[in-house]
Amino acid sequence: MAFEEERKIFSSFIRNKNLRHSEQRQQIMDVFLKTERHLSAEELYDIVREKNPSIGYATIYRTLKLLSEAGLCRELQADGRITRYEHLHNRDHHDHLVCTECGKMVEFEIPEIEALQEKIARKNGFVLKNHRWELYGLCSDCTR
Amino acid sequence: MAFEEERKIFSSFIRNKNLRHSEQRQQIMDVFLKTERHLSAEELYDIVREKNPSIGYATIYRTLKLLSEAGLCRELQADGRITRYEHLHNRDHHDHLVCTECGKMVEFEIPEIEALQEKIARKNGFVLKNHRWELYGLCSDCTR
DNA sequence: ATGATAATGATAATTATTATCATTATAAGG
DNA sequence: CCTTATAATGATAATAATTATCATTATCAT
Repeated sequence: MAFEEERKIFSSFIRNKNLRHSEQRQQIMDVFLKTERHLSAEELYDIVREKNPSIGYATIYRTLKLLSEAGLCRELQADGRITRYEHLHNRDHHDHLVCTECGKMVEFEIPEIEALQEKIARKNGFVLKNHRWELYGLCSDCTR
Repeated sequence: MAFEEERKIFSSFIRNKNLRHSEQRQQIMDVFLKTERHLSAEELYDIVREKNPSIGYATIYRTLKLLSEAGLCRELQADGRITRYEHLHNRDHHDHLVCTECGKMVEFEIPEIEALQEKIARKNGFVLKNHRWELYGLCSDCTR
């Protein structure tokens, strides 16, 4: 099944918080890790229920929250209302370029930006925890 | 009452779209422009209703949408669920540093970032239209 | 002044997410 | 292996922000 490392991280996270293991969480986590694109809670729910039709929405949301806390996933507020989730472990930090017409999403990395952000935060007396940098525009398909 | 320039921009925007002037929209716009902080739709609704208690929520949302289209206001998705709006006209472009504990928000400007963003977009075949750059952390009051 | 239609306000509908709670499952200790 | 405390689940109600609907009113070009 792979994802051994992620499983270990999640297991020790669960143990540290005095929580318990569950089959449903494992299934949700497996689907989440296996799927490379950014998923909404609803999409994840649909895919997971193909394997296990008895899983409910609440468990999807609860598990996504735990995965986020464990550092295995990141919430994205791409368009507006709906939250999407992406893998975080074993990935260099990256940001997003989104087409406002077709929704196409490109990831990019600018390593220097990290230091700049730290500097801005520090100058204002903040301890940086997180950030969001999203560029919106029209992709090549949508400009012609 | 000032804000002559903004009024002019909005008037010609309305005219160009073959829409009509309305007293309510003018009141909402005046309050919006007069208030310096980032407002949510609810906050704007409350303030506007002190002057005109008959204005409804729908008109607030409709007017904010028009102001955005006219380039006079920008939508911010600061925390998560709730949208806030800020002035856009006659302001240098700026981004936000937000305290995840108390909600305090600091604006900052990094002029060089604009060119970098353009470059990233162009390299990926995108025409840049907009962006969002938000840093999250703990402010000095919330770290001690 | 009039007529076409844009704008309004009250409220229902929608959408994403969270809370509630009775039932079930987990795992530590005897 | 059995018991037991309690975490986890799933169904569903609740919430919260925003949008749609629609009858009534207001605007403005003629």
